[in-house]
Amino acid sequence: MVTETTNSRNVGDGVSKYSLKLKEVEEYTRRVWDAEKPYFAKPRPGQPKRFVTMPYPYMNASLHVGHAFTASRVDAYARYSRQKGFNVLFPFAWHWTGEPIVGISKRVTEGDPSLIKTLTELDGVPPSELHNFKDPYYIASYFTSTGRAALKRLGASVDWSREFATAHNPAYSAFIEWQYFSLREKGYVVQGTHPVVWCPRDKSPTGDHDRSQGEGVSPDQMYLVKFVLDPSKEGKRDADLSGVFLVAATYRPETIFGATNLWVNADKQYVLAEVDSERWIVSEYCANVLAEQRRSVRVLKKMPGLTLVGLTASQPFAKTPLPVLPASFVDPTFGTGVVYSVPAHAPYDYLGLVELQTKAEAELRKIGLDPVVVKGIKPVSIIEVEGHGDYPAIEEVQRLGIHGVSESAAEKATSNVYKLEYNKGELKTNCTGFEGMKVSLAKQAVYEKLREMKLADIYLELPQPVVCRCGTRCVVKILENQWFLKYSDTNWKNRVLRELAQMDVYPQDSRKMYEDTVAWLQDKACVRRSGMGTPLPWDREWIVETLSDSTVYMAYYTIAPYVASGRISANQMKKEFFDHVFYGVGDPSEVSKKTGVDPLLLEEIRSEFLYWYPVDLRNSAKELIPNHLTFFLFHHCALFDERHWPKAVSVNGMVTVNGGVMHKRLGNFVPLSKALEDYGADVTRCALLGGSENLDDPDWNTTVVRSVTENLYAFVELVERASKEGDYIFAEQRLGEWVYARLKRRASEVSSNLEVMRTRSALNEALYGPWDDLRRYWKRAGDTSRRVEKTYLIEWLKLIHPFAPHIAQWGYGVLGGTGLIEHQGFPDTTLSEEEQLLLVQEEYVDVVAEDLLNLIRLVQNKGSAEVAYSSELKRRVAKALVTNGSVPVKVTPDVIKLVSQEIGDKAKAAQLAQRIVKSLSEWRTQPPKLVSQLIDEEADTLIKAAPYLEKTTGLRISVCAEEESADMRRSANSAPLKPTITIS
RNA sequence: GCGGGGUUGUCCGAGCUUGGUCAAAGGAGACGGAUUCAGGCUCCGCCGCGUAGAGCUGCGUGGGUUCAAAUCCCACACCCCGCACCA
Repeated sequence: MVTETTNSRNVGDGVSKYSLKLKEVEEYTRRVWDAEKPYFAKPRPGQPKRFVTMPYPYMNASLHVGHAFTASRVDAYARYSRQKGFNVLFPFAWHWTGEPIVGISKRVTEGDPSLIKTLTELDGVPPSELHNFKDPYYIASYFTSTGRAALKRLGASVDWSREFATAHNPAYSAFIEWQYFSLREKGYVVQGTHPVVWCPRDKSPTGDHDRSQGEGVSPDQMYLVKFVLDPSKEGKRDADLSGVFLVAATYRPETIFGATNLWVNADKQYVLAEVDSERWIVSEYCANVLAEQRRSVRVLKKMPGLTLVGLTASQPFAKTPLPVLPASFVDPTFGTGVVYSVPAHAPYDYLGLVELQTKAEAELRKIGLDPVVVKGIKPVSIIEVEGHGDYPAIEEVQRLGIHGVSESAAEKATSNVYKLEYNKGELKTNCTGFEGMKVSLAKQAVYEKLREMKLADIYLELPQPVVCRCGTRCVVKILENQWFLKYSDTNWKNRVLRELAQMDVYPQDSRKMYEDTVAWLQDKACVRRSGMGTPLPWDREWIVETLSDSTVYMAYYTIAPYVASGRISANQMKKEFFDHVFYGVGDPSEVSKKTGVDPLLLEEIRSEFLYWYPVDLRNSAKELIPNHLTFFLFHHCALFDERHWPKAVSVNGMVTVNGGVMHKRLGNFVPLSKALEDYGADVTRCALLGGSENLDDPDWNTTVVRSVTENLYAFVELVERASKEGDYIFAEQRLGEWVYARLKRRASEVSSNLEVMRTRSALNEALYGPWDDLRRYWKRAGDTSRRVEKTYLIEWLKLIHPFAPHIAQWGYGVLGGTGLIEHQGFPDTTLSEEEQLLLVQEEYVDVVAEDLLNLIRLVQNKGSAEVAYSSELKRRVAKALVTNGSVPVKVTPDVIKLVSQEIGDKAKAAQLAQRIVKSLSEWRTQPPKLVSQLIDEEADTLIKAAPYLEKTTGLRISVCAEEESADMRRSANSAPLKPTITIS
């Protein structure tokens, strides 16, 4: 309730004043609904049905205006469909599966201040409730109950008897178990091994949203190249290095031919380790990562980087000795911490080499290097690039003016050279076995050759550092034995494409997005280790992940009321039960024996499913196309008969607030409950629906909300006056008929727009359109009372009902209607011939009025105007032209022939034809018959409209035929439906 | 990198798939006027140019096809959005 204080504080604020009235209206209607309970949907055999859904929202927060937008669209469609005579089911449920709810409970337990602030300030959680939020179940229940309340208040016509949550719900779990057993049986759930970004501390994959750094980074494939160390130099290092590999990581194995030396970071820690029964030297960090990538790793000995400097390893092909040198740019946490140096083609290597070579000899000796060897190293050119010299790396370093490895431009130079050589380079003759090969191809070829020699391998690395929210640096892990949905399956994909082809997809533009998603989709992990949800029935360590337990649950809506009422229980919901309900498998009495469900009840549930399924429309935000909505299609065609595949999907943009993406962190989060409290349900609905209807994002802002408030209020006022001031009829009969005809046409527009989920167009037509018609009526009929017939208002209320149901129901009641307005059907949309003519005639009057106004602006002396319609002869010609089949748009020889036949004067025919056709062509979209009638009644229409034209223009209007005109020279120019105007 | 979408009058936004009904819907807003004690609402007018009209110029830029293009074709520029084990 709005209190007295709120009221007085806001005096002067127009919105608030109107909002009060609108809230009274809202409460009126809520009382009606509470009494009538109109939205419980029961199967009614014989009556056509529509089953409409939106994805259940995730319950880690309050519902916001974005949810309200989607819900309003579905609700508008649902309400409209009921008016059209469909038996509509609009169910709702709550998504509890997954990690975030648990995450919140953890953070509350830890006392995270920013989270607590968000909960209390943005989600509106009373501080007294907070201590309960240590329990994830409580959190989910809390937001579910506030969400339900908000949605009810929004006026969503939901059948709440089917409500459920996806966790802590044995019956739903039974359904998910059935789903996954079935998918597995069909071969769509498989076990697999895939690389993931992994947090070693959390021991779980780290998705984008779980990262404090490195969003969007995914594993990249690198190549390991193993260099055999020369054991003769082991001496002072107290380790047996025979057969030991120094393992370098690279993106460019083909450059091995240009290697002049190896780099290690002398200041970092390396290890000698047994890796898959070989002995490798890599950085200590890398050894840990290797263990995550399906290798057995046993560290034998730590080896400081410095101890590696001065060793020699041999080039794998030529076996030439390559010295191991120190380089500060080598990162031990990237790759193996060992790289091989190709100064001719890698800017870092060149810069590092120059840096080392310019050091004092004594310094080199101090770290165990022979100055002669170091200074003797020369870049080896192995790649030919047209238009470039032998050393692209050196060229690029000089071009960018780089002097040292620590300069950031070195990064840029590296990528430039890489792109250049990859796209345009060829290997030179010194690359034995690969001469003349394109770099782009050589990369793989060289790797394979090395692999054959057992000197190369694959390594997965993150191109940029990724840090988990918990603060831990992430690595690439190859996760084994995880369960996947086999979305890569070609047959499955083809089935989905077929499904898609026979579905309606709104808006049209989005169809391609689904097709692309289907094509692009790979196997998807469908289980997680933690979070709320249903354990994978055959491997209970895993929980069915949230995007994977939400794909066919719409079918569960047909069972849910039986669970809710206690007529069936979770332990009865065995495979046989679902197979029977969804597929009709098994004899009821036998299924009954196995499940304990009464055979009659079993048949009732089966027929309930058959009645409601398939889903007729699923609407959501566009961001769900690449995931949920496409999964929804995949699972349906995996699990259900073709006749149960969805009929239509539609998407909308995401609501922005004051132009920005709604985000709690940005503080522009608008909870639905707050919007409802501030502005009321119908305003919230209409403001959102009026915002957008295609893939664009509607914006929620005060300007829009205010204007919608004013508009709705004006409408309410109109209704209220009509209810108080007694009966009124449109006195001007002809125009009264016109107003009704216009309404029919608008209803037809509303209808065709809603059918394809163009909710904004529909709303605009329903809400604003009739105002224009009425204004015109009042003006045209000279009616200053600005009143409306009740019957008309009731038709208008029916039109508005899908969008502003509270006002519609209230208005209906106030005007003396009984029961629910939605039972009164949708306004008639069929126009009689008379009505069509009426509409066209008024359009004609408008054109004349426009011409008059146009002229007035150009003329000074204005007192009166003469409107001269064309002669009998011209009209005859024009009618001959239109009755000829269609309204002419172009002067053709046929037209001229016809005209000259009519007037019997060939010379004049062409000119006349031109003028007449031009005039007629303006009416080309109208049926010829109608145009012909319009011509017949042109004079009459003008005469009747004269008073209106006078009022509009402020001129005295006289209407006459062209031959009676005071200015015959001008009136000779007249054409049918194009009178001449003379102002004097 | 891969893929998708977009660029319209002061702003938002329809229309472009099936070229002519498009100076271009609808909404918002500015301005002038009416009403009002006053503000808001409401109402009338008006918002590219054009002093007798049925025209001109215009829908990111440049070119093309056509009797005719916001709408079709080509090139260019700029902007936005997805890319997974997560809701």
